[in-house]
Amino acid sequence: MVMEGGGSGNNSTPIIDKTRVLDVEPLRTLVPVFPSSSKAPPFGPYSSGFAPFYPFSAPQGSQATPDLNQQTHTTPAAPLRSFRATESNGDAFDGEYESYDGSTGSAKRRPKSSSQKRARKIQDLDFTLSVDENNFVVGVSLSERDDGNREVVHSIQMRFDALRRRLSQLEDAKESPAGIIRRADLKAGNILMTKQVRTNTRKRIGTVPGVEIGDIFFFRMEMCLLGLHAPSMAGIDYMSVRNDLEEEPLAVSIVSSGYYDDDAEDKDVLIYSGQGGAANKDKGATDQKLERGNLALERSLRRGNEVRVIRGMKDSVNQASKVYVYDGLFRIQESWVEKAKSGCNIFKYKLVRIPGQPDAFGVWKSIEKWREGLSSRAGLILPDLTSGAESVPVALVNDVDEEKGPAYFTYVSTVKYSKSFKLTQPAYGCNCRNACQPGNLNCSCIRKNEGNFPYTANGVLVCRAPMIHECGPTCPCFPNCKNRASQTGLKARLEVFKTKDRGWGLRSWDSFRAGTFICEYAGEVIEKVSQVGEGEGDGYVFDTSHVYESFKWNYEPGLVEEDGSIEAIEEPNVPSPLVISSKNVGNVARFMNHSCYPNVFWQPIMYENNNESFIHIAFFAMRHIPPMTELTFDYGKSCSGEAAADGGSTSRGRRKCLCGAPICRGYFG
DNA sequence: GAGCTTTCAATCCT
DNA sequence: CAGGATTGAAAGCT
Repeated sequence: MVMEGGGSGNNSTPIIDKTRVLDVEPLRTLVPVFPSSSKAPPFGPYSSGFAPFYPFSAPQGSQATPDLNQQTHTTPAAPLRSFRATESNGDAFDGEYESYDGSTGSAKRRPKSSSQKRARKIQDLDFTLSVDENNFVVGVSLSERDDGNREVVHSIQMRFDALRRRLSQLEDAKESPAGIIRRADLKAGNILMTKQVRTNTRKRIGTVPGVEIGDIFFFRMEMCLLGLHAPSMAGIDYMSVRNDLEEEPLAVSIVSSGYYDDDAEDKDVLIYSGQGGAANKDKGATDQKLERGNLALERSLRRGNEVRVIRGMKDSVNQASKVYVYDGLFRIQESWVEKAKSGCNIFKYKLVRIPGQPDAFGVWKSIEKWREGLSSRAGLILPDLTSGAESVPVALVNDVDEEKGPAYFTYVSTVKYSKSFKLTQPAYGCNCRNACQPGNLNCSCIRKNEGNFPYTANGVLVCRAPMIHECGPTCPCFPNCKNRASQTGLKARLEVFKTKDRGWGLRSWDSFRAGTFICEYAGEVIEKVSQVGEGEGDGYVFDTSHVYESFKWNYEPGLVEEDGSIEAIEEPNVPSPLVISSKNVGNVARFMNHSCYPNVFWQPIMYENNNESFIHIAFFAMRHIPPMTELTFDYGKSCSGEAAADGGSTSRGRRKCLCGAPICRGYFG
């Protein structure tokens, strides 16, 4: 292990970590330089106006720049009333909407004129929230509805969660304790189901296109929408299949989530209980019958068809909720009848995982072991590279080669502003006691966020915004106020690991649901890129003045608010360019690699400290991220011609991108 | 095809 | 905080 101090001259900062490093050539490059946009790197087939997630044509580049000072005075959101999602008339959308043509990148989100002529239809009048037929765009073509692909699956999953978060936000803001939107997951699911924003509707045995082994879900409705497992509650999904002259039911997927007494200890074997009977405890336990799902499983045993297995378990971060992992294809090996404790008969099915599939549940099992003790962790170099600077350890591992660690740096958990750096923002906090309450428009911090509390009750970011305003150290509310989500330090067990071909990277033992705060970008705020010292141009700088690929993350416009025709801007906007160097001083964020199809995005967050407002760059999960998945964000590209002229450095500039995404732009930085 | 039934949800409440 | 009560949505069935 290489522990050697020094090297860096800045002894003024306490040296927390001394992982001295060897020959690490950091992969990221920063700074500069496309002389002109015309020389921008070649774009993939999707790039013209295609946001990787779903076909919204979001404004690109020069976003209307709202004046942040004025923004704090904007009127709060309209008062909220009630909501109901059900859509009575199912007048078909088939044919009414042009399908999205991914190959040209043209996003056609407008209905054809025939439907435009139709009077704007608002569902129930006692709601503020409703479906606006003219502004809602399905965005899923007829063929994509039958058979999905990765993009469509991600798009639908993200749209579902964006809507669910928004509905939760509205629910949180209600004064009445028993809200109208009780189940935001079901409401969001119901809206998208009704609108045919779903895929893989045709039931099938085996793989579901676009859904990959290891994908995770936090609600059963997500799996309904994606066609992975159709029933909203039942554990066994089956379909009728013609066999010779008759039809028989065959199981296509099962969810094992602990409600019954399954045996799910082995990652390759699952003992699954049949449905019915013993479940009905109130009616007195009865024998399970060989019907419905049980019959289908029995027939699938005979037929030997593949059955998808989804394993549900407690979320390690949020013990109250559940996470579902798609564990791939299994085959039913045998079945039997067992006497349950209640004395009645239940069916048991032994499912065996088909070999050769990537680990999914197995990864979770391994992580469980690592939590108990790191001795089982292969390639471990350091148990905690922060040396206690964070409340959770960050492991350093390398199981691909002999390199012993990244180049030396000092670990800090937050961004450091130099004294000379001043923002002209007026600084004032709220006057809330205890914790700021969603819906309380007397809270000035909430008013700064357009009246919306930025986070849901379980701490997930609801929407992106040009700027998020959190409560700061001088706000009188308690430190556990939910409007400080980005200030609580690391919560997940992260690890820095050696990638195969992109230097060091960052990943997590814990899964993230979309919108979860992961970490901020810590480092030293520098005034100009030119201040980056010699040798620092090779990486480790975050620069808000880069041009970032635009993408849509927030909930559907035209779907929730009645006046949803106005699509709120969600692209980040900072009053003046912010450049943070993590070369010498930084946190885990400095290890996050670039991807053209990232799973993490950055969001500027402002809060006050000592009568000054400071901006922090916070990273949030773009979509659900399974454990041990590399975390990546879009580095954007430098567009400054001056930077190119400056020094004429040839060593700087764009870097060849190795992200491997289908929509890879080829270069970044 | 409306209505009923079943169902390894999810959340609230105690 | 575990567990019971409550409210639920989809799809198969009748």
